[in-house]
Amino acid sequence: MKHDTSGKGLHRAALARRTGCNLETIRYYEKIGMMPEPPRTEAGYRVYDDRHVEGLRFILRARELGFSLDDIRGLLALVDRGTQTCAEVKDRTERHLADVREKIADLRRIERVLADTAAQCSGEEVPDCPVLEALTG
Amino acid sequence: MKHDTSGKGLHRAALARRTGCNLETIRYYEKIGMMPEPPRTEAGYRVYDDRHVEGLRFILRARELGFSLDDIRGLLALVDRGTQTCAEVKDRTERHLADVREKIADLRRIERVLADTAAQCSGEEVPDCPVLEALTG
DNA sequence: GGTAATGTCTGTAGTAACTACAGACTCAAG
DNA sequence: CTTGAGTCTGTAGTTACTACAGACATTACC
Repeated sequence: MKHDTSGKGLHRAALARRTGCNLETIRYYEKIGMMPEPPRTEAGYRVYDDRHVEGLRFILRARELGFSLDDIRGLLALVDRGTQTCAEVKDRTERHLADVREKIADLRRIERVLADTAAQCSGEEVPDCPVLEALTG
Repeated sequence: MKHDTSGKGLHRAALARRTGCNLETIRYYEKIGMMPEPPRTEAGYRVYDDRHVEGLRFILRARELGFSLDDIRGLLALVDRGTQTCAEVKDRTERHLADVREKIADLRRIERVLADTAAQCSGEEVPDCPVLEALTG
Protein backbone atom coordinates (compact mmCIF):
# COMPACT_ATOMS: atom_id res chain seq x y z
CA MET A 1 0.00 0.00 0.00
CA LYS A 2 1.42 3.34 -1.05
CA HIS A 3 1.19 6.72 0.61
CA ASP A 4 -2.26 7.38 1.89
CA THR A 5 -1.67 9.85 4.66
CA SER A 6 0.21 12.22 2.38
CA GLY A 7 -1.82 14.79 0.53
CA LYS A 8 -0.45 13.92 -2.89
CA GLY A 9 -0.69 11.05 -5.28
CA LEU A 10 -3.68 9.10 -4.08
CA HIS A 11 -4.76 6.05 -5.96
CA ARG A 12 -8.39 5.20 -6.31
CA ALA A 13 -8.72 3.08 -3.19
CA ALA A 14 -7.00 5.76 -1.12
CA LEU A 15 -9.40 8.41 -2.40
CA ALA A 16 -12.27 6.11 -1.57
CA ARG A 17 -11.00 5.63 1.99
CA ARG A 18 -10.40 9.34 2.43
CA THR A 19 -13.89 10.30 1.40
CA GLY A 20 -15.87 7.27 2.44
CA CYS A 21 -16.97 6.91 -1.15
CA ASN A 22 -17.46 3.54 -2.76
CA LEU A 23 -14.57 2.55 -4.99
CA GLU A 24 -16.59 2.10 -8.14
CA THR A 25 -18.61 5.23 -7.61
CA ILE A 26 -15.49 7.30 -8.18
CA ARG A 27 -15.03 5.86 -11.61
CA TYR A 28 -18.73 6.34 -12.25
CA TYR A 29 -18.59 10.02 -11.33
CA GLU A 30 -15.67 10.46 -13.67
CA LYS A 31 -17.48 8.71 -16.47
CA ILE A 32 -20.56 10.92 -16.22
CA GLY A 33 -18.44 14.03 -15.97
CA MET A 34 -19.02 14.87 -12.30
CA MET A 35 -15.32 14.65 -11.57
CA PRO A 36 -12.42 15.77 -13.75
CA GLU A 37 -10.24 13.08 -15.28
CA PRO A 38 -7.17 12.77 -13.11
CA PRO A 39 -3.67 12.35 -14.50
CA ARG A 40 -2.39 8.82 -14.86
CA THR A 41 0.76 6.96 -14.09
CA GLU A 42 2.61 5.32 -16.97
CA ALA A 43 0.74 2.13 -16.27
CA GLY A 44 -2.54 3.99 -16.49
CA TYR A 45 -3.37 4.25 -12.80
CA ARG A 46 -5.36 7.30 -11.81
CA VAL A 47 -3.58 9.71 -9.48
CA TYR A 48 -5.68 12.05 -7.38
CA ASP A 49 -4.72 15.09 -5.35
CA ASP A 50 -6.33 17.31 -2.71
CA ARG A 51 -8.56 19.08 -5.16
CA HIS A 52 -10.09 15.76 -6.11
CA VAL A 53 -10.66 14.97 -2.46
CA GLU A 54 -12.44 18.27 -1.96
CA GLY A 55 -14.46 17.96 -5.12
CA LEU A 56 -15.61 14.48 -4.25
CA ARG A 57 -16.48 15.53 -0.70
CA PHE A 58 -18.62 18.31 -2.10
CA ILE A 59 -20.52 15.88 -4.24
CA LEU A 60 -20.99 13.38 -1.44
CA ARG A 61 -22.19 15.98 1.02
CA ALA A 62 -24.66 17.39 -1.46
CA ARG A 63 -25.90 13.86 -2.21
CA GLU A 64 -26.42 13.30 1.50
CA LEU A 65 -28.57 16.39 1.53
CA GLY A 66 -30.67 14.87 -1.21
CA PHE A 67 -29.47 16.92 -4.17
CA SER A 68 -29.60 14.94 -7.40
CA LEU A 69 -26.45 14.59 -9.47
CA ASP A 70 -28.02 16.98 -11.90
CA ASP A 71 -28.59 19.54 -9.16
CA ILE A 72 -24.99 19.12 -8.11
CA ARG A 73 -23.78 19.59 -11.64
CA GLY A 74 -25.58 22.91 -11.59
CA LEU A 75 -24.06 23.84 -8.25
CA LEU A 76 -20.59 22.93 -9.47
CA ALA A 77 -21.05 25.00 -12.60
CA LEU A 78 -21.92 27.97 -10.41
CA VAL A 79 -18.85 27.39 -8.29
CA ASP A 80 -16.70 27.28 -11.40
CA ARG A 81 -18.15 30.49 -12.73
CA GLY A 82 -16.86 32.06 -9.54
CA THR A 83 -18.62 34.75 -7.56
CA GLN A 84 -21.84 36.71 -8.00
CA THR A 85 -23.81 33.49 -7.85
CA CYS A 86 -24.93 33.53 -4.25
CA ALA A 87 -28.48 34.45 -5.22
CA GLU A 88 -28.63 31.54 -7.61
CA VAL A 89 -27.28 29.10 -5.08
CA LYS A 90 -29.77 30.33 -2.53
CA ASP A 91 -32.55 29.94 -5.06
CA ARG A 92 -31.60 26.38 -5.88
CA THR A 93 -31.28 25.51 -2.24
CA GLU A 94 -34.70 26.89 -1.47
CA ARG A 95 -36.30 25.04 -4.32
CA HIS A 96 -34.69 21.88 -3.10
CA LEU A 97 -35.84 22.64 0.43
CA ALA A 98 -39.39 22.90 -0.85
CA ASP A 99 -39.00 19.47 -2.46
CA VAL A 100 -37.74 18.00 0.76
CA ARG A 101 -40.65 19.44 2.70
CA GLU A 102 -43.09 18.00 0.21
CA LYS A 103 -41.52 14.58 0.58
CA ILE A 104 -41.78 14.86 4.36
CA ALA A 105 -45.46 15.73 4.06
CA ASP A 106 -46.05 12.72 1.79
CA LEU A 107 -44.28 10.40 4.17
CA ARG A 108 -46.23 11.75 7.13
CA ARG A 109 -49.45 10.95 5.35
CA ILE A 110 -48.18 7.45 4.64
CA GLU A 111 -47.06 7.10 8.22
CA ARG A 112 -50.52 7.98 9.48
CA VAL A 113 -52.26 5.44 7.25
CA LEU A 114 -49.83 2.69 8.14
CA ALA A 115 -49.99 3.40 11.85
CA ASP A 116 -53.78 3.55 11.82
CA THR A 117 -54.28 0.30 9.97
CA ALA A 118 -51.63 -1.53 11.93
CA ALA A 119 -53.25 -0.32 15.16
CA GLN A 120 -56.59 -1.78 14.11
CA CYS A 121 -54.91 -5.10 13.65
CA SER A 122 -55.22 -7.42 16.60
CA GLY A 123 -52.34 -9.56 15.43
CA GLU A 124 -54.50 -12.57 16.11
CA GLU A 125 -55.52 -15.06 13.53
CA VAL A 126 -58.47 -13.26 12.14
CA PRO A 127 -59.56 -14.05 8.61
CA ASP A 128 -60.09 -10.43 7.62
CA CYS A 129 -57.00 -8.36 8.17
CA PRO A 130 -57.72 -4.64 8.43
CA VAL A 131 -54.48 -3.79 6.69
CA LEU A 132 -55.33 -5.87 3.68
CA GLU A 133 -58.85 -4.48 3.67
CA ALA A 134 -57.45 -0.98 3.68
CA LEU A 135 -55.32 -1.86 0.71
CA THR A 136 -58.07 -3.64 -1.16
CA GLY A 137 -60.24 -0.60 -0.66
CA MET B 1 -63.74 2.12 -28.33
CA LYS B 2 -65.33 -0.98 -26.81
CA HIS B 3 -67.16 -1.40 -23.52
CA ASP B 4 -65.41 0.38 -20.72
CA THR B 5 -68.24 0.99 -18.30
CA SER B 6 -69.19 -2.68 -18.22
CA GLY B 7 -67.45 -4.82 -15.66
CA LYS B 8 -66.31 -7.45 -18.12
CA GLY B 9 -63.82 -7.67 -20.95
CA LEU B 10 -61.56 -4.71 -20.44
CA HIS B 11 -58.71 -4.14 -22.79
CA ARG B 12 -55.46 -2.76 -21.54
CA ALA B 13 -56.25 0.92 -22.02
CA ALA B 14 -59.57 0.47 -20.25
CA LEU B 15 -57.90 -1.17 -17.27
CA ALA B 16 -55.42 1.68 -17.20
CA ARG B 17 -58.23 4.23 -17.16
CA ARG B 18 -60.14 2.34 -14.48
CA THR B 19 -57.20 2.19 -12.14
CA GLY B 20 -55.28 5.30 -13.07
CA CYS B 21 -52.32 3.12 -13.87
CA ASN B 22 -49.99 3.89 -16.71
CA LEU B 23 -50.63 1.76 -19.78
CA GLU B 24 -47.18 0.28 -19.99
CA THR B 25 -46.94 -0.38 -16.29
CA ILE B 26 -49.67 -2.98 -16.59
CA ARG B 27 -47.62 -4.99 -19.04
CA TYR B 28 -44.60 -4.52 -16.82
CA TYR B 29 -46.42 -5.88 -13.77
CA GLU B 30 -47.49 -8.89 -15.78
CA LYS B 31 -43.97 -9.48 -17.01
CA ILE B 32 -42.45 -9.48 -13.55
CA GLY B 33 -45.21 -11.70 -12.20
CA MET B 34 -47.07 -9.15 -10.10
CA MET B 35 -50.27 -9.68 -12.07
CA PRO B 36 -51.64 -12.94 -13.50
CA GLU B 37 -51.58 -13.35 -17.25
CA PRO B 38 -55.06 -12.53 -18.50
CA PRO B 39 -56.84 -14.51 -21.20
CA ARG B 40 -56.49 -13.25 -24.75
CA THR B 41 -58.75 -12.67 -27.70
CA GLU B 42 -58.07 -14.57 -30.89
CA ALA B 43 -55.97 -11.70 -32.09
CA GLY B 44 -53.91 -11.85 -28.91
CA TYR B 45 -55.38 -8.87 -27.07
CA ARG B 46 -55.39 -9.13 -23.30
CA VAL B 47 -58.83 -9.24 -21.71
CA TYR B 48 -59.13 -8.21 -18.06
CA ASP B 49 -61.98 -8.63 -15.62
CA ASP B 50 -62.92 -7.29 -12.20
CA ARG B 51 -60.41 -9.42 -10.36
CA HIS B 52 -57.64 -7.82 -12.38
CA VAL B 53 -58.99 -4.40 -11.54
CA GLU B 54 -58.95 -5.24 -7.84
CA GLY B 55 -55.53 -6.82 -7.96
CA LEU B 56 -54.03 -3.88 -9.75
CA ARG B 57 -55.68 -1.45 -7.34
CA PHE B 58 -54.16 -3.34 -4.46
CA ILE B 59 -50.72 -3.02 -5.96
CA LEU B 60 -51.12 0.66 -6.75
CA ARG B 61 -52.40 1.51 -3.29
CA ALA B 62 -49.57 -0.35 -1.62
CA ARG B 63 -47.09 1.43 -3.90
CA GLU B 64 -48.59 4.75 -2.88
CA LEU B 65 -47.90 3.77 0.70
CA GLY B 66 -44.31 3.20 -0.20
CA PHE B 67 -44.22 -0.57 -0.21
CA SER B 68 -41.68 -1.94 -2.67
CA LEU B 69 -42.84 -4.36 -5.34
CA ASP B 70 -41.06 -7.04 -3.39
CA ASP B 71 -42.96 -6.14 -0.24
CA ILE B 72 -46.17 -6.30 -2.22
CA ARG B 73 -45.27 -9.67 -3.65
CA GLY B 74 -44.98 -10.86 -0.08
CA LEU B 75 -48.30 -9.30 0.85
CA LEU B 76 -50.00 -10.88 -2.14
CA ALA B 77 -48.56 -14.27 -1.29
CA LEU B 78 -50.06 -13.93 2.18
CA VAL B 79 -53.41 -13.02 0.71
CA ASP B 80 -53.28 -16.05 -1.55
CA ARG B 81 -52.45 -18.36 1.31
CA GLY B 82 -55.73 -17.22 2.82
CA THR B 83 -56.40 -16.62 6.48
CA GLN B 84 -54.33 -16.89 9.66
CA THR B 85 -51.85 -14.40 8.29
CA CYS B 86 -52.99 -11.28 10.06
CA ALA B 87 -50.03 -11.35 12.43
CA GLU B 88 -47.62 -11.52 9.52
CA VAL B 89 -49.30 -8.69 7.68
CA LYS B 90 -49.20 -6.58 10.80
CA ASP B 91 -45.57 -7.39 11.24
CA ARG B 92 -44.65 -6.38 7.71
CA THR B 93 -46.68 -3.23 8.00
CA GLU B 94 -44.94 -2.27 11.21
CA ARG B 95 -41.52 -2.89 9.78
CA HIS B 96 -42.43 -0.75 6.83
CA LEU B 97 -43.75 1.90 9.17
CA ALA B 98 -40.39 1.94 10.93
CA ASP B 99 -38.69 2.46 7.55
CA VAL B 100 -40.99 5.35 6.75
CA ARG B 101 -40.30 6.96 10.11
CA GLU B 102 -36.58 6.65 9.55
CA LYS B 103 -36.89 8.31 6.16
CA ILE B 104 -38.87 11.13 7.74
CA ALA B 105 -36.16 11.62 10.35
CA ASP B 106 -33.48 11.74 7.64
CA LEU B 107 -35.41 14.27 5.64
CA ARG B 108 -36.01 16.42 8.71
CA ARG B 109 -32.28 16.55 9.33
CA ILE B 110 -31.72 17.52 5.71
CA GLU B 111 -34.45 20.12 5.96
CA ARG B 112 -32.78 21.70 8.97
CA VAL B 113 -29.41 21.95 7.27
CA LEU B 114 -30.86 23.38 4.10
CA ALA B 115 -33.03 25.88 5.92
CA ASP B 116 -30.15 26.99 8.14
CA THR B 117 -27.68 27.54 5.34
CA ALA B 118 -30.21 29.19 3.07
CA ALA B 119 -31.13 31.54 5.92
CA GLN B 120 -27.53 32.59 6.32
CA CYS B 121 -27.45 33.54 2.68
CA SER B 122 -28.08 37.18 2.02
CA GLY B 123 -28.90 36.55 -1.62
CA GLU B 124 -26.63 39.40 -2.47
CA GLU B 125 -23.60 39.10 -4.64
CA VAL B 126 -21.17 37.95 -2.06
CA PRO B 127 -18.15 36.00 -3.17
CA ASP B 128 -18.41 33.43 -0.40
CA CYS B 129 -21.77 31.76 -0.38
CA PRO B 130 -22.58 30.13 2.97
CA VAL B 131 -24.41 27.29 1.27
CA LEU B 132 -21.39 26.38 -0.81
CA GLU B 133 -19.16 26.72 2.20
CA ALA B 134 -21.38 24.35 4.11
CA LEU B 135 -21.08 21.87 1.29
CA THR B 136 -17.37 22.28 0.88
CA GLY B 137 -16.93 21.63 4.57
C1' DG C 1 -66.42 -1.37 -49.11
C1' DG C 2 -62.26 1.35 -48.51
C1' DT C 3 -59.15 3.99 -46.02
C1' DA C 4 -57.53 6.49 -42.14
C1' DA C 5 -57.08 6.65 -37.31
C1' DT C 6 -56.74 4.35 -33.23
C1' DG C 7 -55.55 0.34 -30.37
C1' DT C 8 -52.73 -3.47 -29.31
C1' DC C 9 -48.93 -6.55 -29.79
C1' DT C 10 -43.80 -7.64 -29.18
C1' DG C 11 -39.20 -6.63 -27.79
C1' DT C 12 -35.89 -3.43 -26.52
C1' DA C 13 -33.77 0.75 -24.70
C1' DG C 14 -33.84 4.56 -21.76
C1' DT C 15 -34.20 6.83 -16.84
C1' DA C 16 -31.30 7.64 -11.77
C1' DA C 17 -27.52 6.48 -9.22
C1' DC C 18 -25.05 3.41 -8.46
C1' DT C 19 -22.85 -1.56 -7.64
C1' DA C 20 -20.61 -5.67 -9.05
C1' DC C 21 -18.45 -8.47 -11.68
C1' DA C 22 -14.80 -10.71 -15.36
C1' DG C 23 -10.47 -10.91 -17.33
C1' DA C 24 -6.14 -8.61 -18.02
C1' DC C 25 -2.33 -5.89 -16.11
C1' DT C 26 0.82 -3.95 -12.67
C1' DC C 27 3.15 -3.53 -8.47
C1' DA C 28 5.30 -4.47 -3.91
C1' DA C 29 6.70 -7.91 -0.58
C1' DG C 30 8.51 -12.28 0.98
C1' DC D 1 9.99 -15.49 -8.57
C1' DT D 2 5.74 -16.15 -7.19
C1' DT D 3 1.80 -14.61 -4.76
C1' DG D 4 -1.49 -11.44 -3.42
C1' DA D 5 -3.35 -7.07 -3.66
C1' DG D 6 -4.47 -3.12 -6.39
C1' DT D 7 -5.93 -1.26 -10.80
C1' DC D 8 -7.57 -1.17 -15.49
C1' DT D 9 -11.49 -1.74 -19.00
C1' DG D 10 -16.10 -2.71 -20.35
C1' DT D 11 -20.38 -4.53 -19.35
C1' DA D 12 -24.39 -6.17 -16.77
C1' DG D 13 -27.34 -5.97 -12.84
C1' DT D 14 -30.35 -3.20 -9.54
C1' DT D 15 -35.60 -0.67 -8.81
C1' DA D 16 -39.67 0.68 -10.84
C1' DC D 17 -40.98 2.16 -14.37
C1' DT D 18 -41.56 4.76 -19.17
C1' DA D 19 -41.10 5.21 -24.02
C1' DC D 20 -40.37 3.96 -28.22
C1' DA D 21 -40.39 1.17 -33.09
C1' DG D 22 -42.49 -1.69 -36.28
C1' DA D 23 -46.14 -4.91 -37.13
C1' DC D 24 -50.81 -6.40 -36.88
C1' DA D 25 -56.11 -5.61 -35.46
C1' DT D 26 -60.02 -3.10 -35.05
C1' DT D 27 -63.03 0.74 -35.45
C1' DA D 28 -64.82 5.04 -37.44
C1' DC D 29 -66.26 7.51 -41.08
C1' DC D 30 -67.65 8.44 -45.75
